[in-house]
Amino acid sequence: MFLGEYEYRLDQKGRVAIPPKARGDFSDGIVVTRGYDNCIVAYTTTTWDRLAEEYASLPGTDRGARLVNRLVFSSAFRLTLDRLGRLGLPTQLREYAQIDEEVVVAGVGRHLEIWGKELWDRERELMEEKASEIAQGISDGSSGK
Amino acid sequence: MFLGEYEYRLDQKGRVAIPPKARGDFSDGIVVTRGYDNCIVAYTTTTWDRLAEEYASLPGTDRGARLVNRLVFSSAFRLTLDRLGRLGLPTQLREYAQIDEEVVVAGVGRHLEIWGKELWDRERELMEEKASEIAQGISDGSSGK
DNA sequence: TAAAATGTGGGGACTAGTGGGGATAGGTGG
DNA sequence: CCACCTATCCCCACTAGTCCCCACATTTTA
Repeated sequence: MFLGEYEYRLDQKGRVAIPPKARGDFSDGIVVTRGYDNCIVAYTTTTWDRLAEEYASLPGTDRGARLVNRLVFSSAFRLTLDRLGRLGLPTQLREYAQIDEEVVVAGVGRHLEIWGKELWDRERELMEEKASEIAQGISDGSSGK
Repeated sequence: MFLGEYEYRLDQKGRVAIPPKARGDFSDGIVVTRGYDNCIVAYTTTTWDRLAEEYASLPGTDRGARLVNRLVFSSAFRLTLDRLGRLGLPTQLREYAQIDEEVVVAGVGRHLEIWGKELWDRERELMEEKASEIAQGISDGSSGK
């Protein structure tokens, strides 16, 4: 499970570090693609394969399904981390996420998200505004132990 | 079940002691995250896993669900206690809880809470003021849950 | 009172973050 | 078709922060 929030700096060659704890999960590759809300999403290869299967199984006769398929697969890149645990971001994705220099890498359970800092800060404000109403739907792990 | 209130001092390296009685529960890790009212919450790994499951099952197509997931998972850190039962607090959480040097660790049933002392004292005043009226809304354990 | 355990501080090894150099493959223009 | 340029990739180096270990002194417990 991916957790935590990490700030990094994109170097002059467009590379970003991946949090050390997460590197092991990407030892056999990493799949990055466009996520919702102008962020970049990174999956492990196994998670990606499962997702890809789901998408691919959508009916090709459906216009919406075709659109989703094109978007998902055409903007996905299967990459590897370099020996120091860094990832070279494809230009398309960097532009999509409006990443300049300051980068935030966030663990979101099943996947990682890569954000430009400005957008992340804005997103975090939204989170905090929503926090109270969000809270009401969630119990305190009270179902047992 | 976590009980009691303990005062500790954050050392120069940002570490805080965990009450000895609670250490056994965290032998296989501890998950700390942002709590309400500017405190830090610490869960056992099993309690956290149960919580995380609830969140992770929310639909990724819903904007609100995405906000929730980002807040919950990106604020959480899975850590371990060092051999002396101390915990290194991530900088983001320390700032969020406004922890300078004096720290209060409080047992709150299923989880621990970590507070900066100033905020804790203020919170305690509130507790005492509100205690009587709050109490009236709660029956004497007869309501289950 | 003696012994064990706990809170606090510090030192050293290691890892991680960042920057840069050189080789190579691909794309472009002549 | 060739030459040049560019972008990418792989390598290494330096610095700073982090983690782990140990030591001491005070407190708690038997």
